[in-house]
Amino acid sequence: MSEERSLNFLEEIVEEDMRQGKHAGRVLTRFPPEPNGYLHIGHAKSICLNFGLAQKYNGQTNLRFDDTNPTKEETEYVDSIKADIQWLGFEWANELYASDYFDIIYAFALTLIRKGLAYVDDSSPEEIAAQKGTPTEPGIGNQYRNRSIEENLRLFEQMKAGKYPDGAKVLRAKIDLASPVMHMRDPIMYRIKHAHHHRTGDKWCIYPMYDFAHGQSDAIEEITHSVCTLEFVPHRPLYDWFIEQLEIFPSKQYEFARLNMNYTVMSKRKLLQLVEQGYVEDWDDPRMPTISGLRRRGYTPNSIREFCERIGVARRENMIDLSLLEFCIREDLNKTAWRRMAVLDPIKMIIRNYPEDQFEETYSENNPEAEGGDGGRNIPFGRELWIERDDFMEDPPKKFFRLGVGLMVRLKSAYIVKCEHFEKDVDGNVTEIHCTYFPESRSGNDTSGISVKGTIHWVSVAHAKTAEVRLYDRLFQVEDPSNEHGDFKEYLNPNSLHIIPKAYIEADLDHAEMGKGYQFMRKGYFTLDKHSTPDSLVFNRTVTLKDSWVKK
RNA sequence: UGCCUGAUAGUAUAAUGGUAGUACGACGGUUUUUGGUACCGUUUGUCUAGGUUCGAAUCCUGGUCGGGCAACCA
Repeated sequence: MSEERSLNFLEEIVEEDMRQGKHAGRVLTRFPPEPNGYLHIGHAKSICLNFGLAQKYNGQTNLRFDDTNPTKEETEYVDSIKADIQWLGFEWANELYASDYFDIIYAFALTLIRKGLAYVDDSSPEEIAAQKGTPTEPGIGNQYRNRSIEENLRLFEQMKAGKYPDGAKVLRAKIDLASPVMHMRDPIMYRIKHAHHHRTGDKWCIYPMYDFAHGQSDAIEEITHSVCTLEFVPHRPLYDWFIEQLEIFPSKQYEFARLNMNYTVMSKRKLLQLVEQGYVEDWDDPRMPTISGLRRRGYTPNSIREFCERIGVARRENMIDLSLLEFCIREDLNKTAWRRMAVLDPIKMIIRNYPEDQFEETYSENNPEAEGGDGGRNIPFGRELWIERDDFMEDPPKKFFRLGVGLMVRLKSAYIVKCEHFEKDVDGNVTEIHCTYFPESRSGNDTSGISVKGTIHWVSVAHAKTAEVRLYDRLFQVEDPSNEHGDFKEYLNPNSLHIIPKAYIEADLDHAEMGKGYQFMRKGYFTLDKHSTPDSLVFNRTVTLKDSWVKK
């Protein structure tokens, strides 16, 4: 039953390692976010990859916060990251922090200094940049490069002791200023930052750089496969160099292409701008590609995991169609979401031959896709109904299977009606549609012999509840906003949010549960917004239904 | 013009020297009390030029095009 699926390149690496008996077949990965923002769908790819890879080979995954830059990191982000990973359905083996290793990493630095492989440099950032050269010209050394081991030891200890202000000195690896690889030109290992750290408080005033923290943390945890995105490829020689010189656990770094998706942006920097400058409500605005935004929008963990599975893993740059994400959530919700009726843009229908004060109940199953319909509910029906404005046309075209004078449709789970007449106001807007119904066409025991092409949804005027409904569209008008001229924010879609203050919904939706998806028949999938209250319901549209009817 | 990377339908992703396949999209059809779902079908592809080979998407050489690298960010 298990279809033979081909391995992605990382699975092949792991299997090859196992074949060779590396690490005795042990697999330990890690997911290493910096707690400086909220996780987005691109992180979901990395999470599914790291946790999935370990799971597949009976290994484990550590959650490690890469918190080496105290000025950008906050506990709020730590909490949201943990919540998002758990929501996605993954469990980490250990919750760890790079900052937990500051003492060890400091000792590592001393080791390198003693080996003559690191030195304290008093140059300014500008001087260091200038001395680094360019990709085509080699860099040059300075007088600090030849300091004695003793002097370096003393100065570095004084850096740690807080003797110098920010920027006065750095600790650099002594490698090769002429290396064709820019990252090997004596990279900075430690900088001075008199800043409060979200975990270590004021204990430290020097902090290791990424390159002297990440691989070291991997080694300390004995990570077997350190998987990251392609932009870290140039760092790999350095990653290996530090590990080799330090003679610590030989973790290996592997890189894959990060997720890009059209009609959105995926960098924390840009997402932060949208939040801070008020273009969206917050990190969890349902238009955001963040995990929390998708969750609020109504995406399920299952759909996101499925999406990550389908996009695959490779080293080639990619741009994934938003339509694939939408396919995944529709596929999931179609199987599970209860169907309900809701009229978003109402117009009144009057059934002339249905008695004025008469009502009846009609039964409808919750989900035709599920076994036994997943139960059902009764829906009140009467003479006056709300129907969707665009289910009626004054001059219907040839294949319009809805209402127009003389046309017939079935009211879902109820009767077939025929449109006899309509009324307009002075501005020419249609205000009422008058129909007659066929009593013998009742859903379930239709003996009318009439067959109609269209079925429309409706809500009884006398019983309808109301709700605010928020419709979302793509955040940007162009496929790749970051690649356009000028500021990416110029390409925001002005119609990404459309609020319907008062939609008429089936009374049963009173019992809608937070976190559950509902299909508003023929309209899409919806879910309760976090700001919804029993007295004033608010629904977010997760995604529309696929619509293959093209208007001419 | 230094170093590192990559190139297979519109978008992704397989084929590991032996029939270029799958998914999403698009288009068309069947079924349907959701113009949904399901099912069926159609469409379009190995960047280029040479070479090795009985045989190349795959190996070799040269080109072309794309991405990345010069933060006291990660």
